Amino acid sequence: MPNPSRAFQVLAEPNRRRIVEHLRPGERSVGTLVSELGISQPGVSRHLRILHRAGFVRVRADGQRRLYSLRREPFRDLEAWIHDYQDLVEARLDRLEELVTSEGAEPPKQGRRR
Amino acid sequence: MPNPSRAFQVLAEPNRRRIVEHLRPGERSVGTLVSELGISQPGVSRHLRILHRAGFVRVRADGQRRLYSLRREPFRDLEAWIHDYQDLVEARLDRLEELVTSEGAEPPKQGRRR
DNA sequence: CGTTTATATAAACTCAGGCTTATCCTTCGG
DNA sequence: CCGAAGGATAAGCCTGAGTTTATATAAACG
Repeated sequence: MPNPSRAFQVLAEPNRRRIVEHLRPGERSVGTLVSELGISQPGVSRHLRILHRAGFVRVRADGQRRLYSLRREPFRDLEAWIHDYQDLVEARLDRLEELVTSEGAEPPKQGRRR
Repeated sequence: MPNPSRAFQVLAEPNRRRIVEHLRPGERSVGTLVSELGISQPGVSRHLRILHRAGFVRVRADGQRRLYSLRREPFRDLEAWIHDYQDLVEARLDRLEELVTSEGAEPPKQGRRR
């Protein structure tokens, strides 16, 4: 329940995050998103369905078109989950590692201790 | 760079989130995680590498074992990204849709406009 | 009604990424 | 030194999920 599994999976898809970002200003029709994002229409529809099932968007019918807009709830849940990781006891640890962490290259290989 | 793409992708993996949750209390060796989570040792190592590359964890050598612990930065970034979605102009919209949204069934189908 | 527009759905293909198995490297214990 | 423990890495397999292409549904329009 407080499990954001679905949410992370849904937002892991780049095009879905793009859709979400394009919905932030307000509701959009499928066709609008298609031309704005350059994704195929079936692609947009499928992504919207996934977003809808996960509760990220609502739909509203307007004639033959469907207007999608964002919901807030899943974002709240996500933020709640993440918030629990803000109080980690790191500190100077980060400082130290920033001096050593060179990403991918560990030349010195300094093993010490014990 | 304030782009949480990588972060979402990394946390989309269920076992990686489990690892993260098991690291929350404090640092753990690879072997500890293996027995706690029931994931194969190569699996844990690979997930940890991915988490490391994405900045979620740091490593510390202790003899022949490696102690992993959480970093806070990526969580901060994530929270920042999500936070921008908290001010959506929804309101009674949610109320309404909760009455209608029956998942898959759209009975009324009221078309209007243009 | 017939056609066009807007969207959804289905089927087939493709590929990234996770899992398994096997092997290597390093460190510790005698 | 030698063997074993702790991890990392590589190779190959396999499934999930996204894309494409084609078609179905539904509403607007004449």
